[in-house]
Amino acid sequence: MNQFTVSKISEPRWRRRAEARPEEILDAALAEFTTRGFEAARMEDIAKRAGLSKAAIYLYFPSKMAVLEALIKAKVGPLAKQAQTLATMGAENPLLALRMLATAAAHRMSDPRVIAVPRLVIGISGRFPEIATYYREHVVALARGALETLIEAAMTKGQIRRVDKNAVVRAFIGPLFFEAMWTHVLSGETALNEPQKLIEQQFDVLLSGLEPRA
Amino acid sequence: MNQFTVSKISEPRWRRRAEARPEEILDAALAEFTTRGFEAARMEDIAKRAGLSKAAIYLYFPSKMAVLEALIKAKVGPLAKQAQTLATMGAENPLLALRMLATAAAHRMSDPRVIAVPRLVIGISGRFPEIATYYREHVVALARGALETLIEAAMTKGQIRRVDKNAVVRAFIGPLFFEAMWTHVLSGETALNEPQKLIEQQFDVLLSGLEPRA
DNA sequence: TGCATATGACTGACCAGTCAGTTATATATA
DNA sequence: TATATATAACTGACTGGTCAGTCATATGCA
Repeated sequence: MNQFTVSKISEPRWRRRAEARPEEILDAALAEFTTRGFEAARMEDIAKRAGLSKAAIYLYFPSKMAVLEALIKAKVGPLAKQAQTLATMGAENPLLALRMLATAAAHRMSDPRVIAVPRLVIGISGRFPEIATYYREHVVALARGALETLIEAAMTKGQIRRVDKNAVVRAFIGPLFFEAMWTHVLSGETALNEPQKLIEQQFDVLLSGLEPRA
Repeated sequence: MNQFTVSKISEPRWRRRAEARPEEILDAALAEFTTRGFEAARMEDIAKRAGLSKAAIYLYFPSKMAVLEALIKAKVGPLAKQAQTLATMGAENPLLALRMLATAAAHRMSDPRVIAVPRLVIGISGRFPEIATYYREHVVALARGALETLIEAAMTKGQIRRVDKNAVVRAFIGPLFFEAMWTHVLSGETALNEPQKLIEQQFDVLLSGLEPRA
C-alpha cells in the first residue's frame, strides 16, 4: 500500500473530516435500532456500519441512550418546519393542497426508511415514555395541527362540508399509516406501489362518501 | 406460615392446578414484553408477575422465544374465529353489521391491553419477521378479508356505492388504528373515551363524504 | 415410595462502557 | 526542505455487571 502515492492524488488516505461522523453514526444507529430493536442492537454493530470502532462512538455520544435521543431529535427537526410551511402554503387552495400532500406522503411511504422512526418509537414507547411524548408533541401533534388548519380553511372556503375536524384528520392519516404498517412491518402485498392510484381511490371515498347516489 | 392450615379452609395451600399456569405466564409475559420490550424484559420479572420462580417457567416453556411464540398464538387464535363468524353473521344487513362492528372495536380499543399484541408485534417485527408474517396471515389478513366480504355484501345489496374495496377497508381500519396508537403508544388525549361519538363522526364522513351538498 | 411441582443458587455468554496506547495530520522550528 | 512536537481521531483489549438457562434439591400429594 505504501508505494509511491501515484494513484488518487487528491483523495486523502484518511477519508473524512470528523464533523461528518455523528450523522453517520445516527444513520447506522437508526438502521440497527429499527431492525434489531433498541436493546438488542449492539453498539459494535452500529460502529461497524458507520465504519468506526465501538470506542469511537463514545467520543461523540456519552451512552447508547444518548444516541437514541440524538437520533430522534435529528430526524424530527426537519418535520416541524415542513408542517408549519404546509399550512400557510396551502391557504389559497386548501383542498388541492391536501390532495397533493397526501400523494406526496403516499409516495414517500413506499420507502421503508420513512417509517423507520415511527416504528422505532412504537417499539420503545413502553420503556421510554418521554421519547414517545417528545415524538407526539414534536411530530404527530404538529402534523395533526397543520392538517386541521388546512381542513378548517377548506371548510371556510366551502370546498368541503362542515364536519368534525378531528374525524377528518383521522380519515386522512389513518389509512395511509395503516397501509404503511401493513407494508413495511408485516411485509404484506401493498397498494403503496401505486401511490397516485391509492390516493385517488382514497379521495374518491373520502370526498364523495359511500352512500349510493340518490 | 406453615401453621395449622386453620384459615381459608376451602382454599388449597398450593393454589392452582398446573394447567392454569401457562396462561398466567403468558399474561405476565405480555405485560412485561409490551412495557419493556422483548429483549429487555427479564424472565425473572415475568415469573414474579405470574407468581412463580424463573426456573418454574422453564417447566412449561423451553425458552424465552418459545414464550413469545406461544403468546402470539394464544392471543391470535380467538380472533380468527371471530372474523369468520363476523362475515356470515352480518350477511343480512352488512352496513349495520359494519357500524356495530366499528363501535364495538372502538369501545374495546380504549383498553390498552387490546392493542398490546399489535404493539408488541410492531416492536419485534424487525428481529423476528416470521412472527410478523404469522400475525399478518392469521390476524390482519383475516380481518381485512372479513371486512371485504361485508363490504362486498353491502355493495351487492345497494347499501353503498361501488368503489375500490381495499380503499374502503383502509378507510374503516386506518382511523381506528391510528387513534389507538395515538392514545396508547403516544399517550395523547383521545377521542376513544367516547367510542359511540367517534364512530358516528367517522361514519358521517365515510358515508356522506366531504363534498358540499349540491 | 414415586411423581409432579417447584425453587435458590449457580454458570457461561454477552455487551455497554473504559482506557492505555496508536496513527494521521497540523504546526513549529531550523 | 527535513525533522521535532503537539494534538485530534481513533482502536484493541479489557472489565464489571447482567441475565437466559441449568441443576441439585425440596416439598406436597397419590
